[in-house]
Amino acid sequence: MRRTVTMKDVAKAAGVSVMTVSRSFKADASVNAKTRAQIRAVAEELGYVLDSTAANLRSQRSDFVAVTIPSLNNANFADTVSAISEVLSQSGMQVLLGYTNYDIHAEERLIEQLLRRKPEAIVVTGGRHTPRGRKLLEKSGIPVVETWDLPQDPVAHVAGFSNARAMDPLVGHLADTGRRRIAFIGGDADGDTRGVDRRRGFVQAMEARDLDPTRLIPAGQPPISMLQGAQAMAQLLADMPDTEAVVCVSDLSAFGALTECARRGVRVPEDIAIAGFGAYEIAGICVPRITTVNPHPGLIGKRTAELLLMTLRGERSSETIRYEIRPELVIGGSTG
Amino acid sequence: MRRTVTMKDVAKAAGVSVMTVSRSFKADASVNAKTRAQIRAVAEELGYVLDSTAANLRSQRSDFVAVTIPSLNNANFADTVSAISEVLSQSGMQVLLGYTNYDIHAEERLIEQLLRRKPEAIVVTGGRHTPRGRKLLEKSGIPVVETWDLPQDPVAHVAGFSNARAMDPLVGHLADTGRRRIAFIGGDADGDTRGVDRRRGFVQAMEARDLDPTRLIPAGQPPISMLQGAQAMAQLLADMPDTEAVVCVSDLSAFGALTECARRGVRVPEDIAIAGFGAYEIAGICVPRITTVNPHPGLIGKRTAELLLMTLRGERSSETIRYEIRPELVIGGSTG
DNA sequence: GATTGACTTGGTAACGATAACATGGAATGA
DNA sequence: TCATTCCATGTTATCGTTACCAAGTCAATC
Repeated sequence: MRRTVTMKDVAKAAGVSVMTVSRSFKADASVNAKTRAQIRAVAEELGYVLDSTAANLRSQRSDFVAVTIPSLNNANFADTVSAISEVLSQSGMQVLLGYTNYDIHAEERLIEQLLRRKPEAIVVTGGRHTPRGRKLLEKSGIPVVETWDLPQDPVAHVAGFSNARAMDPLVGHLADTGRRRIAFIGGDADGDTRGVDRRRGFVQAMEARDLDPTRLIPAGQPPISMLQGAQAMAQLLADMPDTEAVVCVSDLSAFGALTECARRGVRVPEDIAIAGFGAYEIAGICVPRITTVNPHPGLIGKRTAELLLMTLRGERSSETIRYEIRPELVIGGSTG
Repeated sequence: MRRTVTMKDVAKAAGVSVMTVSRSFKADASVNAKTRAQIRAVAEELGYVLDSTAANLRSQRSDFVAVTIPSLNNANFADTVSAISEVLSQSGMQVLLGYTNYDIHAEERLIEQLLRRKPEAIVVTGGRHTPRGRKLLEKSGIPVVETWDLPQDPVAHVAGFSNARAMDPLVGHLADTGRRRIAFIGGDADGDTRGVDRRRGFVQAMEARDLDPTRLIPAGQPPISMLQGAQAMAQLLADMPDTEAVVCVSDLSAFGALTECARRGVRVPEDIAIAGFGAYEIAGICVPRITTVNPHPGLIGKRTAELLLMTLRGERSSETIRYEIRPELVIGGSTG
């Protein structure tokens, strides 16, 4: 096996010192333009690739931010990550992504693995962690941002929204359109803390209107799927056939519920209204469109990145900042 | 700002040498069990986290594999990545993920960034790269696997399937059920090379059956969306209303097309049959279920990981291995 | 013609860990 | 009892890069 090409090899080939090679790879370093071009050409020719492990070790900087999300395959988390990436890239910073499969123990391991790589900062989705996971974040010595949630006792900065309070306008809308027997599907899985919060918010919103908050149908473990929604809807129609509306923990389960209704000839919204959460693409295109709540995932990412840049520049690093994003009710034909 | 805790600090606090601390973090190293436990406790207390940049630099090993995918938010790529992660984790190896947004120039930059971190191997989705991207892969000196495709001229190992040939059974099925005027939606975007291949395969499959292969509707840039499918279907119904069946580049566009039909009162499959690609969850749950092709993304990931482990162990490193996965036709009500 | 300053380049040490080798002492066997 | 082995631990050098400091070149200025 051929040894990997190092700066030394490039320096020798170009007839300069390694230091000059190093400088020719840094945009703001002082090198003669011609020398730089020539060194770059030699490096390209040799197939040289900078070793960032060595660079990071020496400079004690890494130019990347670690981000954890529960699941790869989720349009909303993906939007948040994309927004973070986009804003950070303007400062030459990258994102190192890891996913937890909705498991805080996996999150703990992931946090440790990410911290080993010495990121400049770390972003975690959600505000619930293992004690050790939390301690790792606190002792990390780098800026921490929690997103997609508004934890009671945040580790540090926060850019998120209240999953519980987001339910109130939705229940309000259903109540205002005359529904009284309203059920909730999902939010029973330990790992899906945001789903649990939504169900709690649903119960509170129902109680606040003197409505019965006990029509709760479990939907199983995350990731939330359409199939879960269909099965839960089947159970709901069997157990509580007089239900007038159902709020689902996610648009995906809401769509599953909608298909179950279609298969059984149950009309939506005439026989039963269906609402979801997340403003996923499917909610806006299926027939009828599903009433949902848009948590503005891109905005969460943007605010998160702004917090990161602010703290990384050393501004206001002492105080803990909390950005609250306000979710938006989007009314579709499914509750019409 | 507090200086980060290093092994030296742990060693001093535990009253041992740094080497012993180092060993107490390696599972297979020879350290007294009691000493190890005590050092671990001290480290935990101090909030010490191993610096893997230093470890990787010294040991010239990194224990991770770089993987590029076109898009975060895609269930199929996510399944492939999950399968790779799962198999590799059994060997203590991790996955470092990056996404290209379906842009080979972004891919080139990503490949360079990933190689700088010195992965043990690299997996790329797709077989089309910029010349420089390809050269980076070739000169990387580490195992390379291309997935989700069967390139004419692969860089090294391959675990994928022929997007073009996958179209033949689908067109065959439509022809066998009596459809002759068959259209194709999508596959017109440069960045979506797999979509382009599918469209090419569609044309070939049509020509092989002496059917007119010119009903091609563009759907725009990736990522492929449901909305694109709906818009393309609207165009198709307007321009070629006598079309009997339509194959979509993805289940997502197929579902969009289905919703457009529902809105217009066009019956599926009676008035027009719809087929997709990818065996996404939605294809199996919507009404009617969409006929699709399952490329078995998990299997692609599994085979990829096996290739990686094989080459990393140094077996058969000289030859280039090509795993061909066989996509599977899944018939649903949308072509019934 | 000496002085100044801007620009460019080079030499040396160090980042934090581990590979390789060395060593001390306990355990084992004859 | 003494040689031998083995286990646990320590010492030294090094991975590839960049921070820091030093010095050389050249043109402009007085």
